[in-house]
Amino acid sequence: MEISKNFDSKTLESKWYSFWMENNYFSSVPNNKTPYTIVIPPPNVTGILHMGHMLNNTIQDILIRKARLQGFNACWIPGTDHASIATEAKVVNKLKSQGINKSDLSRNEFLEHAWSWTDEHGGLILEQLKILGCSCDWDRTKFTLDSDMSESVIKVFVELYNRNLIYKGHRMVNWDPEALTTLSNEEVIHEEVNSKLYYISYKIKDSNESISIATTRPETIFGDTAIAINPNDKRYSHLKGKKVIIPILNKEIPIIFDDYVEMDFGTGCLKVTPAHSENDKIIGDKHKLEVIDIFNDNATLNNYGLHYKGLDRFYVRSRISKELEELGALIKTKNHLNKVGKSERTRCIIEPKLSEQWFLKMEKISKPALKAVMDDDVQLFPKKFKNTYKNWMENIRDWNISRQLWWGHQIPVYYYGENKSDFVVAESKDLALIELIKKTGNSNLTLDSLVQEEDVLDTWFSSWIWPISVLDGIRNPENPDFKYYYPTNDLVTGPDILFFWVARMIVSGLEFKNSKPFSSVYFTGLVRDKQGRKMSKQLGNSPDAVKLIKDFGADSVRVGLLLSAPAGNDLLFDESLCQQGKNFSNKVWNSFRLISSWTVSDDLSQTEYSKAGIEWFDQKFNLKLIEIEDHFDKYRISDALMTIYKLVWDDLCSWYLELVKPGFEKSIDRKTYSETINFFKKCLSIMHPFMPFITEEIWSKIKSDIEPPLIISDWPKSKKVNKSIINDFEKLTNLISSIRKYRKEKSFSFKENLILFSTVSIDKKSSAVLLKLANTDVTNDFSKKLDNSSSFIAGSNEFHFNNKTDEKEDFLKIQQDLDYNLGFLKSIQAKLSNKRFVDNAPKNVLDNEIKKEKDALSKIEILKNKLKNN
RNA sequence: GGGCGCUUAGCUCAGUUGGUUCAGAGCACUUGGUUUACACCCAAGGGGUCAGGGGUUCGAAUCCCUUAGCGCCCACCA
Repeated sequence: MEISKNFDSKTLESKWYSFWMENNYFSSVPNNKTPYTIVIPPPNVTGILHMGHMLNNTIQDILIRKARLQGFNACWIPGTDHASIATEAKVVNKLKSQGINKSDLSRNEFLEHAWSWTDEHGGLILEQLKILGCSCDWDRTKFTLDSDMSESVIKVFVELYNRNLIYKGHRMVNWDPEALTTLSNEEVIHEEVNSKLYYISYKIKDSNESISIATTRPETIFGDTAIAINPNDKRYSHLKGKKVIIPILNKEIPIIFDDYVEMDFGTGCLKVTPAHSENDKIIGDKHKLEVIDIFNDNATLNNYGLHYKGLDRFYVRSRISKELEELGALIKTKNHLNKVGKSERTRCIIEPKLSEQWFLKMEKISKPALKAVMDDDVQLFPKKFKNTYKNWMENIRDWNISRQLWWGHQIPVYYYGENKSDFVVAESKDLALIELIKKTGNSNLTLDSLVQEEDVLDTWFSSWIWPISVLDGIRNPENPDFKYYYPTNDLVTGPDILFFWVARMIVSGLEFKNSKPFSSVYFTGLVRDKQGRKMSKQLGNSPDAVKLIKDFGADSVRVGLLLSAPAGNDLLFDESLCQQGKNFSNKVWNSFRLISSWTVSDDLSQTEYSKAGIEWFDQKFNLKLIEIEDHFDKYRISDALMTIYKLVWDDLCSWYLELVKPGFEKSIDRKTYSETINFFKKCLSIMHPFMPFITEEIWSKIKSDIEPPLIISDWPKSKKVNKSIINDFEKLTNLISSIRKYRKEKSFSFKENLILFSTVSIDKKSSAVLLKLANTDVTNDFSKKLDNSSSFIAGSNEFHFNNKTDEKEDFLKIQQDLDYNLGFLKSIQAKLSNKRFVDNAPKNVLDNEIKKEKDALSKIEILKNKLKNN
C-alpha cells in the first residue's frame, strides 16, 4: 500500500467532513439510548470565527464526539444570535457609508436593510465551524429571530407580565448616546480614567460668602437643583436655610443637608443634579427637588444649556471651565482618578439618564437558581466561579430588558390611549385587540387603535431561554425532542458571559420548566496573545482562524489550542502551539506508515520481546485510559489531551513500536501484528475527539470491512490494571536508558557484551527486551539478583550507575531514620484514630494507611535492633 | 471600598485529606545522531530556597499569620 509521506489535511479534511455529513452521523433523533446534549453558545450571526470561538467549539466538539463514541445519543444543537446592538450598529454604519441616516428610514425600511445584511453575512461563522470539524446536528440550526424562536420569546414576555414580574418603570438607566439605547448594568464596563476635579464656587445669596463644590462634570451645573452638605459638618452649619446662586445661569438653588455627603471628599459640598446621577436622584427624591434633564439623546445639551445648546457634553466641559474661570468662579482644578462607565459595544461613555423602561423583577425568580448552583445541582468548572455567581445572585437587581433599537424582538405591548397605563400585553396584535375589548368593553375598537411599543427586547432576553426554545419547549412543552434532550448536559462558554447569559439561563430553566437547563458549565479562559494581551482588532494580534486551519490543518490547530488551555485559565496563544499540534499529527501519521509497511508472516512465531511489549502496553493503555477518564470527569480537557499525547508518542511510538518492529525484512508474526493494530485502533479512538480527521483517515485504512467509521465506533472500556507488569517493564526501560547513556559515555560498541545485574528479575522476556532495545545481551548465568543495587559489568570493568548501595550505617543515621519513622508512625496512628478520617477516607486510602503503619512498625523494629547492635 | 484567585524550571502550567509516584509535565535549551516510519525525528542531558518573612508539626509547595507583586469580578464618593 502506497502511503503519502504526510497527512494531506486540505483534501482529506473536506473529504471526511462531507462523508460524515452525507451519512448523517451528526444527526440525532430521540431513541432508547441515553441522550448527551450540548447547545452551542450562539455566536453573533454576522460574526466571523475568532480564536475564542475556536477554543470554545473545539471543546464542545471533543465532548460531543467522545459521548458519541461512548454510545450516547449525542446531539449538539448549533445556531446564531441576532445580537441587537452589535448588528444594528454594523447596519447603521453601512448605511451611513452609503449616505443614508437611520433616522431617515422607517422601521420597516431599516429592518429590510438589516435582514439583507444578515442574509449576506449571516451564517458564515457556522460554515467556519464546519472547517474546524465541529459535529453539530446542522438540521437543528436555529437563529434567535426565526419565527418559532421569536414566538417563544414573546410568549415568555407575556407570561412573565401576567405573573406580575415585568413592569414599566421611570428609572435611572445607562444610556449609550452613540447607539441611542439603554443598556443593562452588565453591558456597562467601568474603566479608570484620569480626569479632573473642578472646584467651583457658588455665591451665597444675600451674603458676601460663597462656598465651593468639587465636581468632575462641570457641564451639569445647568441641571443643579441643590447643594448638599453633611448635617454633621460644623464648617457649614451656619448655612442652614440659605440659598446659593449657580454661576453662569444665576439661578437660586437651596442648600440641603443629607448624610449621604462625605465630609472628607472634595470640599464636603456636593452639587445635586438629579437628572444625571443615580445618587443625586435619590437625594433629590428625598428632598423633593426638581429634576432637570439638560441633555438630548445624543448627549448634546438641550435648551437648558443656554448658549451651549446643541454642543457635545465633553466640548461643553472644556468650554464651561474657561467661562467659569473668566467669571472667577473656578477656584482650581485637580487631577483625579475616576471610574467611568462605558458601553460594552460602542465604547461610548455612558450617560445616566432617566427614562421609561421595561424591567424584569429578578429577586424572587433568581432564588432557585442560586440554590441550584450552591447545591451543585448545576456544577461550575472551575469551582471558583461559584463564589462569583453567588455574589451576583445575592445582590441581583431588576433587569432592564428594553432597548431603543429596531433589530430584535419588538416588545409585545400595545398602547391605546394617552395615559401611561393605557396598554395591553399580548402575543400578537390580534390578541391584543381582544384583550383591549375585554378590558374596555368597547367592541367597536379596531386594530388601528393599537400602537405597539417601539422598543425591542434585550438580546439576552431571547438567549436566556435558548436551551428550551431550540427544542421548542416554550411553545410546545410536550414536544418529544424537548422531553428527550432537556435538560442538556454540558455548557461550554467564556466566563465573561456568566451573568449575561449563564446565570439567566439557569433562572429561566427553573422558572419555566422547573428544571435546570444543563448539569455542568465549563468556563474556558480568554485567548490572549503570547505577551498576555487580549486579542483585539486594534492591536491586530488576533490570528486569522481560517488561515491557521489552512496552514496547519484543523486537527493540528485543535490540538495546539487545547495543549495549553487549562480550565478557566487564560490561554496565551502562539502559532508555535499549532506547530506542536502538527508535529503530533505527523508523528501519528508516521506511526501508521510504519505499521503499514509490515508484511504479516504466518511462518514467524512471536518473539519474547513482543510478548513482553504487548503484555505491558495492554496494561499501560488501561492505566492511562483511567487517568484520561478522570481528567474528563473533572473537565480537565487539556490534561486529558496531554495524557493521550504522551501515551501515543512515548509509550506507543518510542517504546512499544520500537520494541515490536521488525528489522530489514519487515515481516512480522500475525499475533503481534494483530495486537499492534488493536492497540493502534484503541489509540485512534481516544485521539479521535481531539483530532477527528487524521484519525478517521487512518482508521479507514486499517479497519476491517465490517467495522463502522471511527466517528461512530466505540470508546475503549477501561479494565482493572495489573500494576506489577507496568512496574517491571518500566524498571527495564529505566535500565535501558541508563545503558544507553552509559554506552554513549564510554563509547561501547554493539559487540561489547554487557552483563547485567539488577533488581529487575531477568527472565527470558526481559532479557529479550534488553537485547532488542539496548543491544545488550544478558547472560542468565549472571542474573543473580543483587539486593538493592543496580550495576552492570562491561568486559572486566564494573560500573555503578545507581548509588543506592548501602553505605556503612553509622549510629547517627540510624537514629535519624528511627526518628523519622517514629514520627511517621505517630502521624499515621493519629490519622487512624481520627474518627473523621476513618469514616470519610476512601477504602484504598485507608488500606494504604494501614499498610503504611505496618511497614513503619516493622522498620522501627529493625532500626531498633540495629541501634542495639551498634 | 468589598469579594475571589494567583506567585513552583527560561515559558505555560500540574501537584488531589500535610509523609517514597514530591519537587513534576509539555515546550524551549544543551550535547550526540544522515542509509532501515518520522529532522514535523531519535537518544541522552542541564535546569527550581516551590514570591519574601514568621508560625503550627516529628515532617510544609501543601495548613495558619504577615509582607510584596499580579489578575479577575462586584460596587455610579461627587
